[in-house]
Amino acid sequence: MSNLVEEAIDLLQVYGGRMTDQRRLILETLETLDSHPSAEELHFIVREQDPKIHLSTIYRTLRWLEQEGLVSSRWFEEDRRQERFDPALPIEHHHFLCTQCKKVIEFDDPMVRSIMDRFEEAFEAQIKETTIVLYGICSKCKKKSK
Amino acid sequence: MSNLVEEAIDLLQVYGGRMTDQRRLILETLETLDSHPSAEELHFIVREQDPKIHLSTIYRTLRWLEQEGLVSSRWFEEDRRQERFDPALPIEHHHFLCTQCKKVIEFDDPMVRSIMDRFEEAFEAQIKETTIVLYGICSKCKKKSK
DNA sequence: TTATTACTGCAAATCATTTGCAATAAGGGC
DNA sequence: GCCCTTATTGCAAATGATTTGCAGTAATAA
Repeated sequence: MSNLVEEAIDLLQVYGGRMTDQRRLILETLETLDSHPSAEELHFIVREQDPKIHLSTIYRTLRWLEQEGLVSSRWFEEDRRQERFDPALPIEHHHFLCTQCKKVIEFDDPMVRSIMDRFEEAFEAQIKETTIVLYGICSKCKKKSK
Repeated sequence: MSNLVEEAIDLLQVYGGRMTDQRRLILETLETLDSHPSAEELHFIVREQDPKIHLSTIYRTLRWLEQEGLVSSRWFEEDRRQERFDPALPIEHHHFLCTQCKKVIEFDDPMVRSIMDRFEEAFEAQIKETTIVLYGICSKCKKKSK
């Protein structure tokens, strides 16, 4: 069974709620994807297994998972209107989006901390959170375009 | 006359179009604000001078200015749904948003370039663009809360 | 096995932004 | 200064992503 499903079940044990076929399907699917799907894309994929599943169920499940901390979401400039979801990583990280194949790479760099520190000092501010998104072409797409 | 109005008139000269009272008012207002207003906030402010001006005119003017490169826009996580506009700066820069007073500070740091370079090397990717937003408390709000 | 009520599917609502259209008004030519 | 053309406006209706109310379905505790 998928890791996410297990984690969700643990949370249900603690906070109440039910594990339904729809929730299980969404969790399992989410785990196999390495892109950051939008609700609609996820709906499209999940429908192959359960043609009856409704888009609003996707949204409600994602919001539940988000609240439980199992899923996090982001907006990329590329398609500013669609929210994109993925299993939440436990550590702070930032994103690279390949504008050609839409692949997302999660990364971290200690220099991010330095930028925050330098800003705090220069402006006497206090940083609570940082969002970084790099847009470009991934190695695969670079090779292809040659 | 405001700088933005003049720049806009220059562009009208080159690419055609008309300088209307509404456009002038929006441009002048935009210039006096140091926050990054949403279309609705801008509408609210501008209405004091011209109670008849319609929200769709605000949007259309902002889109025109955006296309001309006089205005740029951004989405902050704070209010993910509202697009925020401000006079475009000629140089690349990033944003700090005070989550208390909503003040926006534009900044740049050479370390951003380093992060991009390091990512490019580590993943053999090519970065085209970078978005950074720092969220926190500005110096004024820090002092107030003491 | 049943009873309770959380969850689902569906349709309608919401909210920011966009668009079609008829009316208005810039600004070039007289 | 006045007229004419047509860009721009105001308004109302459309759009598109996400949310919500509600009645029916199904998970789980007893």
